[in-house]
Amino acid sequence: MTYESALAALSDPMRRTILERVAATPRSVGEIAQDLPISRPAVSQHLKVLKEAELVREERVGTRRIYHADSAALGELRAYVDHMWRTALGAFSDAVAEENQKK
Amino acid sequence: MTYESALAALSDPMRRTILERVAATPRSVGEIAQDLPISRPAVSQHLKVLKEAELVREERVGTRRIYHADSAALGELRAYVDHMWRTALGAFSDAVAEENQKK
DNA sequence: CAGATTCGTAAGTCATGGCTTACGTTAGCC
DNA sequence: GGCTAACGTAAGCCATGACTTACGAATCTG
Repeated sequence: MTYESALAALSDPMRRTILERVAATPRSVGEIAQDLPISRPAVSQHLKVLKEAELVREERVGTRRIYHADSAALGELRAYVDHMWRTALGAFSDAVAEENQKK
Repeated sequence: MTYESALAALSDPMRRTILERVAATPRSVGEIAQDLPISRPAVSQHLKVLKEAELVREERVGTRRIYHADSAALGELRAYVDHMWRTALGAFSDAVAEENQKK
């Protein structure tokens, strides 16, 4: 169940913008921190969470580390949300049917 | 951007199980609390968050309140995750293409 | 109307989490 | 071998959030 850690990781707005930018184009930690109002260590900590949730993977090149978006965890999260969405829809149509039954 | 509050709401495991059960079959607050290891007021507080995120809606009947899953916010969340998933996939295929370009 | 149900809210406690600065580590460069 | 650049990690601070118990409000019931 990796969608759980993905969900927890994506609940933080700063982490979402980091993932969104990294998903658009892979960047180094310094490049990410440059555009954000937080310190570079803070970015490192966020990247650690994203990495543990398998939303991101790192590629070491020299002393720098380029972070890429990882689609695997996003795929699982997508499946979970999609499933929840469908059951919610189903429960709704069931309720409507039950409502019509009464009339 | 209601997917943000939905994401924050779903980051809590207890809130996820509440939503999952309510999505399966609508229940009252007491019925929900009965199956969970937390107090009834705690369930009320979770339902408040879920309600503000529009993941759930309440139907008052007598002194009881039946909670249903609301598919609207889940739909938006679904769209967001789907979008992120696709861009992550695209960035990956771009990286592969770029890699092949070098060879 | 009085009591009982069902629930939301207030207040307080305790753990978690996001941020900072300080420091240690690793890899390129002269 | 030093110096610098680019990181990760440790420690500490402070706000947030997930609980609890206590209480009040609304509705049904006899």
